[in-house]
Amino acid sequence: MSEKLSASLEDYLEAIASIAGSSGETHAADIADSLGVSRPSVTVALRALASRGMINYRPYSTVSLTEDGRIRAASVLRKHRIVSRFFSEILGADEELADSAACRVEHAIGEEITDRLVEFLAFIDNCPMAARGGFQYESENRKEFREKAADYGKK
Amino acid sequence: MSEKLSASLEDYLEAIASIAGSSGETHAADIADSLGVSRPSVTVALRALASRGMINYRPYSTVSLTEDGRIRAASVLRKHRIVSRFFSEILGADEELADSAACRVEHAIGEEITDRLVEFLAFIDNCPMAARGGFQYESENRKEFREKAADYGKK
DNA sequence: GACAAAAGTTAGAGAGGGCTAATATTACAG
DNA sequence: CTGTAATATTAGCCCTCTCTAACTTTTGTC
Repeated sequence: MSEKLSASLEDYLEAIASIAGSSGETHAADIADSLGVSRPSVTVALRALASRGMINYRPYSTVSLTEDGRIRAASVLRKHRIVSRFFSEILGADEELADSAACRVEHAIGEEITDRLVEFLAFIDNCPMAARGGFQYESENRKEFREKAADYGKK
Repeated sequence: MSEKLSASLEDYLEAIASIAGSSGETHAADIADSLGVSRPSVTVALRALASRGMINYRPYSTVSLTEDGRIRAASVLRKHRIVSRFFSEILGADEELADSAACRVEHAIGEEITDRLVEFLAFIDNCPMAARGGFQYESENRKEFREKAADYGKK
């Protein structure tokens, strides 16, 4: 269905979408800065993305997403947001940790798992016991659950 | 703290641990079969794992995990189990899908996220509304949550 | 104990992703 | 309208991971 893209290329696509924002145009240098990568690496990635129909690209020119590129970037960004949110809001992880883990997990899960996670997040917001404060903040509970957790084979 | 291993090398370690089981010894051919990879690829990987102190390895001989290797393999296997379980039991994904996604996610999350997920799983087992049947099977609820889910920006 | 079959390794190549240094292009200031 | 600074690309190298084909070592059977 949708083109196969490596995690690396998805990261580039994601960066392009984030930078482009409303203007729609991106400079290679911004992509390099945003990803902490050298400019030559960006050039190579742009060629790869262009060959897969994800971006409009011509040498020495600005970059913009194609319709396919927009769709794919939106998919990756959505996965990122959902997963990061799950890690921080539900599991109670530090935002920075949640975000960095989401950066990797976003390439590892498909649409179905993401859809289900979205539904679960909506559900949990309505679950009086499980919502924030339920799991995260009631230390009495947490101690109890930490004991139960042994079943799952900690380290 | 623990050696940096690529996702690929973690997969090899995981396979070795799974195959070795109690006997502790593994043959390269079994690793190749288990991972669906060629034998030469296994040789290369074994050298890399040996150089990182994860396995005991000498050419033309069987392979076993070192203490470090056992620890690391257990960590990866634990992440796999937890994540797969979350995907299938909580999110309600098909076991096969859950497992294949877990194969990738296991390399993308650290110990802290995993610990928190373990606790959450234990917690959810005790949450009358959220436990199985709560989220997965009550279609009335699901419809409602699916509507709420729009907030999270579906596709 | 020799000799095939099985198991493992080496050799060589290619894809993918990254880097620095050098080169080319574009853009803007004078 | 020309030249320099900023930007982008090419060239060449490295590393990881994979493969097939060819070679070596081990194993086990007669």
